[in-house]
Amino acid sequence: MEKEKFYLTTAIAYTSKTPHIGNTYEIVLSDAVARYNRFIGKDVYFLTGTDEHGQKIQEIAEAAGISPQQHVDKIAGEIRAIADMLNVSYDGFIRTTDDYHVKAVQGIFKKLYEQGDIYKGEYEGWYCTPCESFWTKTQLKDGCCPDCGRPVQNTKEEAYFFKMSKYQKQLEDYIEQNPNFIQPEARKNEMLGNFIKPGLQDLCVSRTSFSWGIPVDFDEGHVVYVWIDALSNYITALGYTVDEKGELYKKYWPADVHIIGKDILRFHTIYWPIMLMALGEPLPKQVFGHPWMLFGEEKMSKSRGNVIYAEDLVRHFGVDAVRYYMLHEMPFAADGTITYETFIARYNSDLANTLGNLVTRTVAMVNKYFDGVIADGGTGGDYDDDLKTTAVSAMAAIEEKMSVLRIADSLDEIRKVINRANKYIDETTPWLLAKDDSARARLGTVLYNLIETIRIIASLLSSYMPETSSKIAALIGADDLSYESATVFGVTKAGTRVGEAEVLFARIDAEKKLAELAAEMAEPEEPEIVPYKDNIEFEEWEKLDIRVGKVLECEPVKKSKKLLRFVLEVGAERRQILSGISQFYSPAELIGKNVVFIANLKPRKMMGLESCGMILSAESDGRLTALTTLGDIPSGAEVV
RNA sequence: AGCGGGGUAGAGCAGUUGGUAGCUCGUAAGGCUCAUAACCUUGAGGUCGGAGGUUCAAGUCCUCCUCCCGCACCCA
Repeated sequence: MEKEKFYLTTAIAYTSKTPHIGNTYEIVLSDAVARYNRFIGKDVYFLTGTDEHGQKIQEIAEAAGISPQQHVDKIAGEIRAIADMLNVSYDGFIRTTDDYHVKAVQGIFKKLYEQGDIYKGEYEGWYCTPCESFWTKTQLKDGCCPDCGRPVQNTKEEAYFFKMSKYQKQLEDYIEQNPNFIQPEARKNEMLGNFIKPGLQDLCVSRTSFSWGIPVDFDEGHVVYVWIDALSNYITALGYTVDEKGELYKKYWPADVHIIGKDILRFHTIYWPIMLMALGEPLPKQVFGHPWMLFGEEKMSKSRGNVIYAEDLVRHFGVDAVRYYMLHEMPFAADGTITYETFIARYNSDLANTLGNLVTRTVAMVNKYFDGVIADGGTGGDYDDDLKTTAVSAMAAIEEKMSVLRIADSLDEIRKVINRANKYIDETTPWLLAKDDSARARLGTVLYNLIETIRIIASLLSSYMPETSSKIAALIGADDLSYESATVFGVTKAGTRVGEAEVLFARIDAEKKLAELAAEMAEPEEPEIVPYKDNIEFEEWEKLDIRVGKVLECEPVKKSKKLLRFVLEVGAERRQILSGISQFYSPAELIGKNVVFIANLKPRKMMGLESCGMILSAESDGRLTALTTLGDIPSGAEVV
């Protein structure tokens, strides 16, 4: 019988900078799913790769004085090395700069253009200068800017557009008829409610403002929008082109699941399906938007000193400990956290104490009591049945959890078996049996049962902690870790030799290790600053009108995450300015303070309120500090 | 009233179609010694965000309030 196929993908990693552990989570999660599906007998194709085009990459490379290609070669290499280090069992690794991908994307773009799904527009930008925004004709209110009501200017810029709206109904139907298409459930509502139902806008799918991308081959100067480029990877990697669908494509498409971060769900559940509908290809069965891994309460960032890299974790704790933490500690839908403290706590309790110690103590006893030879399991006794049932039935429970991507729960099912085995040792007290010659056969069976249970554990663990799984197998002389063997008790043959008792996961002295880590992190990082801008003339500087204002009122803008609304005293004037610093200040601490602001910046509306000027802040890696004057000075004073 | 998801033991989380709460870690006491001061048992600890309501019976349904989070418009 032919094996059922299973195609899964991760998002391709953006090659702007070295990924941290949060970015790495996705590929480990996916790997567990891939390995698991292979384990249960499916024909799996697991794709990952790197996303290497875009303006940001071009800018970073330029700042570093190297070519974009040199930059992405370096980062893509790092990303692949991380995947390899973590034992990720990908079948394909695609880079969007790969030749075949570039050609295939050009073909896709051209086909969509020729069949009219993509059309060349003059970016009929109706531009509102005060608001600095483009509007489409339909968005205008009485021919004026819908935000501020001022007249708009018709600006033209050539660009290609994708007729999203054409497929809106079809997409909506698909989502509703396939309730599991978007996972977790809550995300589905977001997509439907925020984007699809209000009406899809045509998507601008080409750029002319930078060159690091896939050229539109029939129109020089245009580059394919990065998302069209990136999303296509899922099919181009399988050899899809518009002219010839490759063998892999015929076999594996549509994807069984795209595993991606929750932030890019919109691209995968709207743009991507619509692209496929336009190409006449089937849609993926499921898109799973996983949560984020945070450091404590915060997002990881270099300047906060809370970035954790996979490499460091692996160096200190080992690959499988890292995999275990990621797979077990991340909730299904909500963001999870990692800190060194929680990592070590988990490591000690689950891996060192429970799993590692079980294996060690069992093997030690086989060595001690039977010179390393496993006896036969024929002398039954109390507690045997419960142990066997627990071990043999775990697989079914895991299958249930894994079928809905509940990885953490699956690991808990394995833990149940491990706990049961530890308890069995206590119940059967092998050390007492060892003192009683007449109990020798029973002792042999007790140890046999333990070895069998451990063999099943090793089998069950193979999807999640492959290295540990094979280590255990080698230790107990097991050569069959198959799916089938995981549900059968009595596979090990009497007479099999075990190895020397070995510590799988050495217990970690938390205090000592944390001190070690702290010392390591204290090493100064070379400060990186944003590159300087080009010089300007004195007259240009003179155009700016920068003033001091005193904060009279300050309050959060309702519903806004970032904005604070200020009323400044500027001489006799009262001026309202919005500033996006609410994450860094509570309003009370700013009232009465002097701030520095640009007075002659054109007013602009945000969140329904008008902002007349701009309060100056200094920024470092996303953190803002408002500027003020060292000494007190009357408001309205000019900054010169 | 933009859409949606949540507030359950010190911490992190489960709780199906309503019948007075579970898991993991931590913690206390006891047991054991094969083992990595590991393992096993037992216990303490919750008025299930607040207030009403439906019901013989409500974390579990309804209403209102409150707080948190995600998504969308928003860091000039």
